[in-house]
Amino acid sequence: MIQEATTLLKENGLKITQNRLDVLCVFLGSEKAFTLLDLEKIFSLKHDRSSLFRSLQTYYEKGILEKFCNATGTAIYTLNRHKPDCNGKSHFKCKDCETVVSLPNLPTEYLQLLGNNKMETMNLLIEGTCENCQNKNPETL
Amino acid sequence: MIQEATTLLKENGLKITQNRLDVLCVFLGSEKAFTLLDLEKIFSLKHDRSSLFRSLQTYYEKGILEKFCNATGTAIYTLNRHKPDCNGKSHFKCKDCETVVSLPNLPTEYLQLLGNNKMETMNLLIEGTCENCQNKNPETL
DNA sequence: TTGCTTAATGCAATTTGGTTGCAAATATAC
DNA sequence: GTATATTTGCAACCAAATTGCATTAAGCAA
Ligand SMILES: [Mn+2]
Ligand SMILES: [Mn+2]
Ligand SMILES: [Zn+2]
Ligand SMILES: [Zn+2]
Repeated sequence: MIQEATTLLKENGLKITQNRLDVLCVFLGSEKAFTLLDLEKIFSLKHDRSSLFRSLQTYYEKGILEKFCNATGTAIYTLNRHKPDCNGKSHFKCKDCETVVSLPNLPTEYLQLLGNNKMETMNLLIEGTCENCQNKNPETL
Repeated sequence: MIQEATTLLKENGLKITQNRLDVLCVFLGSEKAFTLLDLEKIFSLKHDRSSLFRSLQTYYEKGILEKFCNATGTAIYTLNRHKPDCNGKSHFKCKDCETVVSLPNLPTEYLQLLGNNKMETMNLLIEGTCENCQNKNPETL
């Protein structure tokens, strides 16, 4: 996985640093979403918050990570798994296990409801409980 | 319009105060979205930020206003124009004039893509340029 | 391999948006 | 009008994001 991270960094013309490798491996090894605070906890001793922040920022700018806001307005990041033809960012995020799945484009019939309003960005976040977590917590909670 | 505001307050069992009337009238008189900061600017001398905040909060709890986050994670509010049967919050917001229009439910065929993942909340924000603003700024920008 | 140059990092400080405790002011019911 | 409960202003606080700057480290060239 560190190999994969190294390659990605090279492909994007980024210097290979411990911070960047560490951060990227978190994402490469998981389907989950992470906030800056999550990373701070993971790397509390090893890396400073500002450096983690700057790595997230860099990855976002390079399109390696996606960034969006949860219901409370906190930025959350996930590996960008969207197809290049994607017309925006659509995700389902499990409130329990934090797993994020990318969803396909909104149907064009729906977008036609915009009429002559021109779409530039679009962001859809559906939150709920994933199949796994529903089975884990049968009736409880 | 102050009449309309007064009625809304009464209907919701809220005391009629200058702050609440002022805030509500901002929304009743506009199709736009406003942040707390927007209101602070409008009422800089007349009302305190914390009171504006609490009014927004109250209106949101009563379902009079909608609250969602823009791309940068800042909370924005608009008059709630969604139908009661709405399965989530979908909006188009013009980046230029800030006008917000509510969009209908996502089509059920699309939601079926979630499979057994259970939706609890959903939030769609499409940003772009409204028809009006496109015509105002023909080729410029 | 060794320096040189530039970019990345750590640390501390700052900004921004959101939120709260509390005393004073105000709205409503009596 | 007065009593009571609510709302407000102010100041303080909090969380997340962001920045300036001196130090350190990565990559390249000698
Ligand atoms: Mn998290
Ligand atoms: Mn605004
Ligand atoms: Zn889950
Ligand atoms: Zn517009």
